[in-house]
Amino acid sequence: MTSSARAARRQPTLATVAAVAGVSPATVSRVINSSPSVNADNREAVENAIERLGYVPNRAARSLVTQRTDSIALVVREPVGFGIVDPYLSSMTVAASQSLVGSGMHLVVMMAENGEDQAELARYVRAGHVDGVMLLSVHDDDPLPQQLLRAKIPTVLGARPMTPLAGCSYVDVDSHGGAQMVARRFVTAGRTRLSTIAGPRDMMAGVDRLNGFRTALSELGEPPPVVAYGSFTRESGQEAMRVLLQRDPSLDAVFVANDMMALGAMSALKAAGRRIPDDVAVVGFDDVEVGRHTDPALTTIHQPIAEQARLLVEMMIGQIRTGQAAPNPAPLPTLLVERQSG
Amino acid sequence: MTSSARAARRQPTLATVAAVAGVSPATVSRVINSSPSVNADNREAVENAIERLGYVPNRAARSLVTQRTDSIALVVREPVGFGIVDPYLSSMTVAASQSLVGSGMHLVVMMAENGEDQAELARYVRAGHVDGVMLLSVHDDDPLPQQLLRAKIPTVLGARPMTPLAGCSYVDVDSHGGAQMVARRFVTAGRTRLSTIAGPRDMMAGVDRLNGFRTALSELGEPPPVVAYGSFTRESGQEAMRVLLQRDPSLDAVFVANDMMALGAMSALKAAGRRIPDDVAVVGFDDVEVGRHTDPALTTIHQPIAEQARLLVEMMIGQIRTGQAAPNPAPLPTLLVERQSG
DNA sequence: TCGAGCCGTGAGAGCGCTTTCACACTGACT
DNA sequence: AGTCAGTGTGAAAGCGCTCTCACGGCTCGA
Repeated sequence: MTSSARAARRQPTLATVAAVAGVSPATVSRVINSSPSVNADNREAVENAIERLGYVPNRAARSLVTQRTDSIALVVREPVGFGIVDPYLSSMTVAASQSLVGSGMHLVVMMAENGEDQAELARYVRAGHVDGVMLLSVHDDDPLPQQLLRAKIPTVLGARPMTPLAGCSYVDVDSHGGAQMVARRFVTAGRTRLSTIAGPRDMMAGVDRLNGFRTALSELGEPPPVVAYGSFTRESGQEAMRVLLQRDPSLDAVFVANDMMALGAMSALKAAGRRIPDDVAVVGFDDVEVGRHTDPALTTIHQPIAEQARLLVEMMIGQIRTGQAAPNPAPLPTLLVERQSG
Repeated sequence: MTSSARAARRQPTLATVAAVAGVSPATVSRVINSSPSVNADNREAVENAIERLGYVPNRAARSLVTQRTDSIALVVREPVGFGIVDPYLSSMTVAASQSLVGSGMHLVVMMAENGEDQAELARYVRAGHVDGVMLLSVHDDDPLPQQLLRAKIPTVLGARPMTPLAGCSYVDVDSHGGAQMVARRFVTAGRTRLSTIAGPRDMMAGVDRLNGFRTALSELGEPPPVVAYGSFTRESGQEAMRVLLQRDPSLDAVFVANDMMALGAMSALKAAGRRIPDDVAVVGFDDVEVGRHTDPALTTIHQPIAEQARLLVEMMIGQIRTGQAAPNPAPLPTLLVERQSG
């Protein structure tokens, strides 16, 4: 910015307000921070002056002394370009942003793909730009949570971490319950050759859903499912489905660990000439909008995203205010959404 | 935050580095800002000290004096909950965030629904939290661009504004060309009863696509289409399609101003017993991911989102640096993506 | 009547950084 | 030798805010 542009843009300061209102800067500050100990007359004078001047407190100056920024980071730890485009993650982003409305806090959205991005991110956070970090989509080998914790930066996770982290809260979803509903549905429908496309082995959302499915099947006295792994992208689901079909051409049901992979699986099934759900039943996980428009519409496990985001934000703010990690809430319940695919 | 937690988290300051390196704070500052006039020995000493201490400059302090924050806001001016969930907007968000990588700038994502949110936003921006604002999805009655301009805050728009705004750059897309391709396709395919679901009358993306379609048809010597309006949501598309069918039960083609509305239109058509594309051809606009998975797959006009975002960011940064509004680039070309719906 | 206590207020220090200014100190030219 | 740029450096002044501290004025109980 040129200096002239900067000068032209300069805002009235607290001192200006003080002068106009005929009080000291300290009093203006008290009014701004709604301290109770201000005479009513002065308070009104200050409020009028603020109104007249269109005064807005400079956040940098305030942050400098309070050590707070009133903004929190939402970090999506996924390949850039996958990140927010994944409907589940983008929904979480919106929901988090909504939950923040009215709290006076703001949301800085960051995508960290590789080590470089993460280093950049760590620098950003440590530079005091945010009061806390909400981490979505954490992998097991991810050094970021550890780093943040070591730096004593309030951190909450969008899912249960695979390796327990002391002092790091998280919001968990009842994957086991969801997987169990799917298993029961398949068995009840008379499906016998079950298979599953699992998520990455280094993410709890992947592991939990697979384990839940396996456990549920064994509890029902069913043989274990054929398993292939994907990375939560549509393409990986498509590829995994091809692998499954090759391994067991007679499979008649597949539980897919998220909806995007389910889309890929469906197109692979169609390409292989299988009818859905007649030949093969498909059930996803997440319940993203797209699933309603596919052919056939996707049966899936619903996650309470809004609630998840609300809790995440609540825990984050609590942790910032108290300096203590909030206790982890009970896993949020999941729901089977019955549509046409399985 | 408790004071103990704050103290525990306190980072080394520039003064600490200076002491360790045995130079003055001014020199450390020069090294950080890579000023050329620092002796090589001192520079190395400072760099070592920074490394050893894990020093990170405090941004608030820096902002306070430089009047810059190195972060920019991306404002989505839509009902919260529609916002980023609309795949086009979420893609733009990702793309913008990607374009920003390596520039040293950061992205603050904000959703402004109502006047209150906007006031909040204006306050945020004026409080000096961001160096500039990128506005997506601007309506004509929107006071925000004017306000930002008046406050001399660098602003760029994600689309051409309906009312020209001096000093406000924007990235435009060749809607007319896109609409023309659709018109030609319908006519070539022998469709005769054309209709269109337009976007809001107060958004350029709505008006442009409608005008483009109308103009193209009249240039081809065709009668004008039946028109219904929607608000770019799936539901509004569904409703608009019902209206169109009522107004002209014999229509055999519909151009829908965005893909989400096209999804709604398709479900309304199916509900009315129409086959797509046999009875009615459907063509959308945007080319969002979902369109590939619908039944039938959606024929649509592709927008170069990544390029749009790249330009937007480039113009934004240019404007911040120079203090001058960048010249508007030529409208970006659109592309017809032929799939099954029309 | 007087000191104790309270309340509202202002002075002023300081948050961590950038940047101007003045001061050596060099080497090159009169 | 004596001036003159040029170069690297440090002292110090803020940026706009918060917050501690001290102080004047008040009420109230003794």
